[in-house]
Amino acid sequence: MKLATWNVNSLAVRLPQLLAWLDAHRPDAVVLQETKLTDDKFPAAEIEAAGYRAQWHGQKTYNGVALISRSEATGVVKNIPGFGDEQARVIAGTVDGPFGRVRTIGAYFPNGQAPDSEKFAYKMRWLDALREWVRAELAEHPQLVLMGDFNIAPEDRDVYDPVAWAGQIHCTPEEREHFRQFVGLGLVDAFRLFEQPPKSWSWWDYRNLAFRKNQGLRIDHVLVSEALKPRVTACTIDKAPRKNERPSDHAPVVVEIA
DNA sequence: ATGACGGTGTGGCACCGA
Repeated sequence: MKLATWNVNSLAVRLPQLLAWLDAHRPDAVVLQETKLTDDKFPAAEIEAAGYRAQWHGQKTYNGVALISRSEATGVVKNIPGFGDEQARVIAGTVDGPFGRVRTIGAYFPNGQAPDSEKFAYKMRWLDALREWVRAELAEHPQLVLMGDFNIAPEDRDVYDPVAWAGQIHCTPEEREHFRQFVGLGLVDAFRLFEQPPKSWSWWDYRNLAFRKNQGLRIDHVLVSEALKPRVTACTIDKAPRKNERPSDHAPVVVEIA
């Protein structure tokens, strides 16, 4: 089965690209971040016409997440239970796979702005809450995938200029420690299960010709549970949509599980 | 180099993202 995560940076703008991508790749499920749509504006009809079911959790202007799947998702959860959050950042559901149902969690992690900011403190609280909820989800659903825009570059090799980015947002020791704690729950970074081209990024700034110069960060991730790890056959970043006219600044990350 | 680029909501720009 094929699963993917994609920060679309406005689903209103990127819907045609999403539909084309679904058509080309026929994934079993995709989680979206930064839909930037209130729930009444979600393009459910267009996505259903493409042969997919959808679950969504949106808000105005910022954030907004969705879970698109070929099978109907069950046990849908929006945001982190017990963590009061004004911001729509999490959607989870259970989807069909050839080896049983797979718990699929899509998340748009807070950016954090700067290490000394209130937004960074929120990011830390949010990460604590997500980790503890994912711990409980794993106990209930051994076949689990946590994917999304983590806004964390786990290691220096995930950063085009690690010297310039040292200690900066996405690269702080605190954020990287949080990433390791997710791994400590019994999850694995699917991308690093395989040999990958050096300088593999999932995000490139819109500015400074960053994509053309391949100056980016790997901040979008797919973490799979130990039960799924032996089944993972590939994990790739699809740079093709970043070459579209009016692209998202993020590329989809795709995992294949057999 | 604190700006660029792009999206949103607003209103002729400000804010935010990463």
